Amino acid sequence: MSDDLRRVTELDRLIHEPARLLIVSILSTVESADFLYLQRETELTKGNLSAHLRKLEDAGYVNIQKTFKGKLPLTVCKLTADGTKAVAQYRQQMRDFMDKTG
Amino acid sequence: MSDDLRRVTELDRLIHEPARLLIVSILSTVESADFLYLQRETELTKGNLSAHLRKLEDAGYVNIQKTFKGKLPLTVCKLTADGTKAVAQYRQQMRDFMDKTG
DNA sequence: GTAAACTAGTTTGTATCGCAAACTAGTTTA
DNA sequence: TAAACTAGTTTGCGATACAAACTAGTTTAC
Repeated sequence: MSDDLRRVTELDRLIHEPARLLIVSILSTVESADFLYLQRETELTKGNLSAHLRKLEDAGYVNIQKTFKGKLPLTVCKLTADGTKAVAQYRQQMRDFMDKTG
Repeated sequence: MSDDLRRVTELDRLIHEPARLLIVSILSTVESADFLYLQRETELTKGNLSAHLRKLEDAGYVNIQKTFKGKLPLTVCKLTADGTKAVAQYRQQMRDFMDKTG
């Protein structure tokens, strides 16, 4: 009966987490974003943001380049093709669920 | 800039959890549901379902009545008014987020 | 010239969570 | 009377999210 609804449990947990859903959503609107930009936009603490970015990187959803801006370190993040795909799929599944539950 | 998007982090975590989102979604389509019915529909293990129901009950989202069907115990669950409201709000916030992120 | 404050993060500690396996307690069937 | 079933709860464990503390270097103020 609830075969369709049950699919909600198959949502990609990596993206489902609100903080990360926010991060990848921001990343899908820009070419790339540095750490502090993301921190300002998300209002996450540095530790929290750093941990979430690492998870997204480990999953292959986000590419992280550490460079320098003058003499200060600069961390540039951008969504990978896999990441973009994962976000699209998440959105599709969530929309499907919402539609089915009225 | 992302003031709107950032709201995604304010989603009710109790409902955001996929297993519980499924449970409350099923409960919103029926007057009430017993434990085994929910277990069949969700395909959650008993332990898992029991734990989630307790959380929903603790939050005041679900009312749980323990009675008997003949001589066998019977646990009947139904969404409270608060629960119904929380689900509606969650859906609204999630829809808003989806709309804003294209 | 050195102390304070800032940039740009990472590591660590902790409390909570989700999950399945094991367990409880009684009932029905073979 | 033993096996299997109903109806759950408790326990144990690994993973998670989060903030505080820490690292390492840079710029500013006095």
